[in-house]
Amino acid sequence: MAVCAALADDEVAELEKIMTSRNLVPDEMLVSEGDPLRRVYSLTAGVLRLSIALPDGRRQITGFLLPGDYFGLADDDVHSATAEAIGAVQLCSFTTRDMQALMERFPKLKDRLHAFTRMALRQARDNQVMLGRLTPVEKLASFLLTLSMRAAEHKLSANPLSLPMSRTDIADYLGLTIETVSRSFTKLRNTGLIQLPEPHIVELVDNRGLQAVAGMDFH
Amino acid sequence: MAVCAALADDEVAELEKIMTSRNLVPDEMLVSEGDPLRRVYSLTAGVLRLSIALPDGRRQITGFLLPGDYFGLADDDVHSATAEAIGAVQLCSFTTRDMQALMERFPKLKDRLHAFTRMALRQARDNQVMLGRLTPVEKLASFLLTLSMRAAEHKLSANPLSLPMSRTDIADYLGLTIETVSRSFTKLRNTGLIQLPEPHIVELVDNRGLQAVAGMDFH
DNA sequence: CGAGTATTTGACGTATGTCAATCGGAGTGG
DNA sequence: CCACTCCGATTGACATACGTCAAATACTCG
Repeated sequence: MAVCAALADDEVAELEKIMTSRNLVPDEMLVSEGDPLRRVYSLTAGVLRLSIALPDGRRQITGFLLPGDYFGLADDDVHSATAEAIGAVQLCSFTTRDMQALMERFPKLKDRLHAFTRMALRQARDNQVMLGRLTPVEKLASFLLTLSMRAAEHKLSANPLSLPMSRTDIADYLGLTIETVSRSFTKLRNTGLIQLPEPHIVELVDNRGLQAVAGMDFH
Repeated sequence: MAVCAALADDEVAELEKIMTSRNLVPDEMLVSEGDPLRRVYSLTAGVLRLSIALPDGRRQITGFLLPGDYFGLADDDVHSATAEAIGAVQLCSFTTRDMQALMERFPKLKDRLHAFTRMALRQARDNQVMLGRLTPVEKLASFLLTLSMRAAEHKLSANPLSLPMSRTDIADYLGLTIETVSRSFTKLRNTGLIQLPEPHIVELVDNRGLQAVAGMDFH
């Protein structure tokens, strides 16, 4: 488990003592916006989506969590986002109280969580650039590249890339409609940058070309 | 200084020993994307804009920092954003090395900085909702309300609200063009929600109405 | 294999971007 | 003190990319 990488074996043992496992079925809600923050979680399998909803039903997905990712970093006493399973999810959880106590005993753990939070902050800011300044095709290219990179980091297949989330989820993540997402997929396919053997499987044919489209190359 | 609120008097004295003051003239750049991270900063006067640029010149402003805000929270060894002064700015700085040492001596300080980072993360996520799912008028209403709230928190005038940044800055923050920003200002003025005695001074006439427009009311 | 749902594609309208002109205020010099 | 210039903000006219509504297609799962 990624959070534990900074701990010695006996410390990991301590962690496991206070840990609880839990499984989620597809689309099951883990926590809802406004819920009191009682537990923090670490993903062991599956993908989680974090979202914030507007009163009229519009929704923004702020991120997808992959196995090894940690959930509960941002908030103090109330969850500011909803977390739902995409497909089957396996995770372990700790009460905030236990986690607090453990962090006092193992300062390395606290430092590591802080580092995670800062990485999440950098990701959120990159997302702001994506949402505010990229065109739909650029957004999609950027999304595919980022997801592929993260998949690799998490030891999942990076190139025939699997997209467990629906087009609606992708649209709500990129700030678009599903139609525009779909058309952007077709554009990337027609320009030979990707292949779509199935709607939820993407092959990144021309990685460099995708980076150019994503507005991330430096020429 | 906000960072020091958790420290006792003698601890503040320690902080002041390693602190350096600095002034910036309008539009002066404090750090640029990619610069090595050597110092961290705390704003004492003025406003700072944080931005990320795309290779082709497009720019996204990820946030405005007010007096009391802290800069350098997100990054490890390289700055991921550019920081520039809007108007005259006064700030104090510490080397990352000194700050590190101080955090080891005063764990409360470390906790406080961590809390700041988490707040910044929540803000960044709220911004994602704004950028991805709000219409231009909604974006502007939301921006004015948020800025007004933060101004109040930072003991600045919340209601005749001063907007030190240019329309271009606002546009790059909201993910719009300056023309659309300007038109959105006139719409809010014409519907009686705000008054604009000067382009850089806004009066929030109908706070509740603004919240409704910002998509932040819960009816 | 069939029903239901997700995705893609098409036709069309409109909100926002683009390009261009006007207005207004700040600073400068006569 | 007033005119001139310059730059930022506003307004206008127009184009187009994206959203909306609707139909067709392709998957998924019983």
